[in-house]
Amino acid sequence: MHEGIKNKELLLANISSAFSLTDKEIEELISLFAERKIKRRGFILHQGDVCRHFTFVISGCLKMYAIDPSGKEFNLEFAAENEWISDLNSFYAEKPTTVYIEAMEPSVILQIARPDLIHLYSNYPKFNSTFRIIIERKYMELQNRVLQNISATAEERYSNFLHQFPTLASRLPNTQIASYLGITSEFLSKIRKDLAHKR
Amino acid sequence: MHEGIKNKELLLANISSAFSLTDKEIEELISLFAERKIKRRGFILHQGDVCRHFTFVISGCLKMYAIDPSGKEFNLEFAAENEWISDLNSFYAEKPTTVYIEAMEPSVILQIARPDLIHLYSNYPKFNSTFRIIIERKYMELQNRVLQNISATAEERYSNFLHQFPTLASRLPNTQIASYLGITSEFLSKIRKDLAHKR
DNA sequence: AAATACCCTTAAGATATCTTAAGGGTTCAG
DNA sequence: CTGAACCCTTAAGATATCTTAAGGGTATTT
Repeated sequence: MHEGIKNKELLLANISSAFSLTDKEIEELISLFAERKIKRRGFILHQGDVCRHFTFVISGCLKMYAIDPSGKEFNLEFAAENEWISDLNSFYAEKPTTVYIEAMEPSVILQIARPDLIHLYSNYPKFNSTFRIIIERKYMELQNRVLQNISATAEERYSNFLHQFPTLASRLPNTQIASYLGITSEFLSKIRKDLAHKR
Repeated sequence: MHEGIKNKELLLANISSAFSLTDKEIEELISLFAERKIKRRGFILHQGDVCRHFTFVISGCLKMYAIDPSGKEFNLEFAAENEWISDLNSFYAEKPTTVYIEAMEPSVILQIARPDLIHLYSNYPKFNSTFRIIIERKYMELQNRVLQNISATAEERYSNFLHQFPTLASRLPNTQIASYLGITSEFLSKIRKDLAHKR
């Protein structure tokens, strides 16, 4: 399909930003990713399931979140176009996940299943580095977020979010951003008013 | 040296918990790690330096922290015996770090330099998975910590810390634990009193 | 096009957490 | 051995953040 090929080029561009790949590697990589369209509010991972895929977002936006005993949702991660998302713990250990991954917009994704990724790792060693680097980037992002959480006020965290994810900031409902920042949406509303007055 | 060999066995045990290694891999791995003793308050990484080593802790305990403009320290990570520590961002990008890594106790560590690790990656592909898994574990730990930070009260976070790191909890000054949890040491003191009364 | 669910804002009162200050205990360095 | 530095605790007042409640706007579904 014409569109399907274009989508896989996005994947290639993402992966080969750090590594150049041979034709054979490209062919194999592309053949192992399957495209899926997800409706708004559709789930690609549900608490209790085993996370069986590593997911790359072509378009749209997904969120990964946990639900506490009282039913509140806490957003752990957003993934929009050109980003990766997966519950690594469940994926590698093949054990039931404690989180949800849900589409916030109609989305198109590319997924690779665990056995196929392992096949890539063993037959094309370069992909070990590729995926190691993807995870390292996400690790640094998380570490930075932890630092924010323990050192910055809610207003500072929100300002940083606006700078770091300007596109997300204008696409997502503030309720979702509040959940990501660890504050209530009412308090975010107050922060936004305060910031507006500072101009 | 007798003790040096024993220390490298700890490293081997840590790495081969997920993978079995050949004699050749073991020999090469061991030859590339160098042992260092660090005094209490000694630094192995200072803001502005490039992080040139991946570090495994044999004994003692290190902390990684950032300092904000007002001079306050925020603990990002502790690493005691049998744990890994490094500023991945500085290490892989070879750019100056924004953090410090300092020994809180007299410590013995094993370090591998970046070129040697890259040599391992290219000549013994298995080590790609090995180190990918080390990072994945740390990633999940961070993700769990973010969830705590955005969803739990300070008292809950402290209780969790006690359960998750019982050894650290009794070894570290509470000021250091407070900084890790993102609260003041005075407030931690109050939390400890409240918890004691709940018994 | 109506009905429903979702979203944003405001504000008042409640709670969690910080700041400052002070005192006493313990460890470390000279 | 001794002063200095660090650590822990307590408490009072200040500030940040949450909870609840309510109203009006916007998007989604029927």
